[in-house]
Amino acid sequence: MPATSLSLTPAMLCKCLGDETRLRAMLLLHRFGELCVCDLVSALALPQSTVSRHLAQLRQCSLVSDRRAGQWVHYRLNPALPDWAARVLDELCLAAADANADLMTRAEGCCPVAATA
Amino acid sequence: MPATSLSLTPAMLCKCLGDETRLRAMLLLHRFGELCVCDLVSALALPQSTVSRHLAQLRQCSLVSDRRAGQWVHYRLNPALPDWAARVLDELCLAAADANADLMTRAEGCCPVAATA
DNA sequence: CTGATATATCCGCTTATCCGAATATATGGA
DNA sequence: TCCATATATTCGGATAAGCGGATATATCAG
Repeated sequence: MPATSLSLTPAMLCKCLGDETRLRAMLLLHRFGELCVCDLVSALALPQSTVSRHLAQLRQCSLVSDRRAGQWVHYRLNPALPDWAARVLDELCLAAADANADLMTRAEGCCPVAATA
Repeated sequence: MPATSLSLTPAMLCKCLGDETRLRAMLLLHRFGELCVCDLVSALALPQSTVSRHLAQLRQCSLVSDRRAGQWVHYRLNPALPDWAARVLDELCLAAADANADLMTRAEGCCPVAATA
């Protein structure tokens, strides 16, 4: 069984999104649907260990889900997110879109596109 | 002129709400509309200086507005909040309501109710 | 002016958090 | 098996953030 029980609270969500890197990662996943770690590394322009660490936190809060495809691990917003959380993310991502337009231009393309599970 | 220009970004909002005390304060204000500092102090069960410091941060992000009435300063959610931010707060407060039911029972009543400005 | 109450700010301290190089683990191919 | 690539985790150090007592400011009453 997974260690992450699906009990996401508003406080947990806010704390996770309180870090700008994690917020940006969520933005990217919201925009592109699914990205592998190397995509996120290049889009965020941060060391791999930093990105991976933040992804681990997002995983721990069950904000994202991961799927391994060969060497690559693809992340996406957790499809089992509570409705309220999904709505909050929608609002935030929409509002943040223009302020992060540059971020969106440098994602996707590092690894072979895999069919959705 | 006020030091706080009304340019609230999703990152700023998330960072503010990332602290649990500030999130709770916002919960209380969302629920009760307007509260003075002493109400918040008693509801949050924290030292006055702590509460005041957090309120200052919320003010700086223009998440709340304050109104002095004699000795008391009444805080409320900033009515000029961008729509997206108001919607995010609505979602969060609704979702957090039951988990913070106890919090809601110990607010209001410390200072004379003043007519809305 | 003096004292009481309410709130804001200051300050040193403690703790949480983030960082990124180094290292460990997992996978695929030769 | 050995190597290359992708990702995760560890670890020590730097920084930010929160804490709350003490103090400053503001308002009101006498």
